[in-house]
Amino acid sequence: MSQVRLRFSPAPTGFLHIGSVRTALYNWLHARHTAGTFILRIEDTDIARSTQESVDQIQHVLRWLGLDWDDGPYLQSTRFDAYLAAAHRMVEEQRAYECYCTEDEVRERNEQAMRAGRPPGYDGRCRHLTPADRGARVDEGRMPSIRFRTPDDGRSSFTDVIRGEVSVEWSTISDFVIVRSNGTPVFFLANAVDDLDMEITHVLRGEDLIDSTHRVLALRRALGHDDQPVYAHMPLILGPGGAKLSKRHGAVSVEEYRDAGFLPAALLNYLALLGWGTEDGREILSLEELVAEFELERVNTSAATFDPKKLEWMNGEHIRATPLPDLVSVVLPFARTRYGARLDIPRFEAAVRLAQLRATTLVQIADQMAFLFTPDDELEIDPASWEKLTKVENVAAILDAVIEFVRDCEWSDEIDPRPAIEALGLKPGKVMHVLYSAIEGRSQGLPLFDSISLLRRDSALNRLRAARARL
RNA sequence: GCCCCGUUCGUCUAGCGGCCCAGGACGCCAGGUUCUCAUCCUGGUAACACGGGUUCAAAUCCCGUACGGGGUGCCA
Repeated sequence: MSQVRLRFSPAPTGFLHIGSVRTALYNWLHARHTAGTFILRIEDTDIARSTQESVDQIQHVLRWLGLDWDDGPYLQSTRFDAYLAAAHRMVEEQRAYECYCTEDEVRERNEQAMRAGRPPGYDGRCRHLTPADRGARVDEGRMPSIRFRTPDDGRSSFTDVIRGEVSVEWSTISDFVIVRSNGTPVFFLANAVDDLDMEITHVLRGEDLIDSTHRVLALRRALGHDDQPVYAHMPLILGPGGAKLSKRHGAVSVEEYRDAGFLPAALLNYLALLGWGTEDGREILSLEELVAEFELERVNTSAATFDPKKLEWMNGEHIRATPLPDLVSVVLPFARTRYGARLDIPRFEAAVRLAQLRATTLVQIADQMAFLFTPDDELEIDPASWEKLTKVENVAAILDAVIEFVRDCEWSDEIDPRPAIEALGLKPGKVMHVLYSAIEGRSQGLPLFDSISLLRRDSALNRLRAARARL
């Protein structure tokens, strides 16, 4: 059994799209599942569009997610020599040739062909230039690109693990550029050379790259390698309505989900299920369980629509499954930015436990317990809740009775003021929202009895009295 | 235009010829538990794109059509 080697090879041209994250995840899962090697390779051959910021960000995000790599990151921009050497070898062997057509000329001809109803594609006019022809073009000031000579007939085919045989007529694929006229290599070339040099055994990537596979395979053959890595083209992730997933559908970058209070485990769990499922139908899976269960052969063929609602539900499930100490430490940063200096760790932990059961994001947890750390005189009662409060019959009497109760009762972990309300001949259930509003600032939230206890007597009384005075 | 890939409830999916008048999950709706909200529990809603084959038997195999997506770049 040869070692399994996979790579995640993003282009550093912006933030890491959620679809790319799933590609990274599947590669990582398969590497871990097979005890193989996971390599990070940055495909920055397009120097103009690549940024160092993006290179850093990719690594940062992968680390946050827990998708660690065994090798790399390799930057293709540092390996141009290898790609160029391969290209020149192909020129010598007449598998590629120098093309003196400019980018504009080629585009213009393509547009013409389209208008005339003919298929676009390079017409091969530089295929058979003589040394004299080339000299003449150089004299015109033209710089050559290098084009790969694609076969003129026959078919190209490869076996895709999740789709089976994929093949295409070579006649529909025209000669393509592998080295730009500015001397830099193009994706196809760098990709083929690197996969060979890094001895990549499995290539998992998006379905959008399925057609490019034939070209990369042709380059490999031209480089003397008839063997093929295992290919698996995974379905694309779509936005609501089946359109391309983009910003207008909400968050598409990992950072946005992180800042909205999503756990890496939940995000990865959800992404794993977009295009793949376990045999037994289990859906809530830890990263370790995903590694154990993941099978390439079970990946789906059809595109999946991203559903933020299900992600949120799943995040809630993961929040509930997180051990309290761990949850406390991940909620902490959110709490710090909201009510930083006022934090009181023991109460904070107690409150996280209460909120753990009822939140779907870490932000919600922090928000729900914020009232505990707000100074009494800064607590604002939300207008709708206040209005609801004022409409309650006997609200003044209720508050008076509860104030007296809280003042005199024996203190414990749960202060249940219902007896005070019942003593007035009222049903507590109907008017409890009054107390929620006075204590927590809105008519619903963390359980009241625990909250009063956590707040402590003085603070609870301050708030109840403030509400009473405001009536 | 041409080429490639795809099509099961609103959404994610199970299903790889009989176990399926299609199962699970999210969502939604209705009940129940509860100090509010939420969690949780119970029940309900809802799908094999269409048309031809093949077969004793098709969601599953084959061929068309429709629809969707991708490619057709000196982007990746």
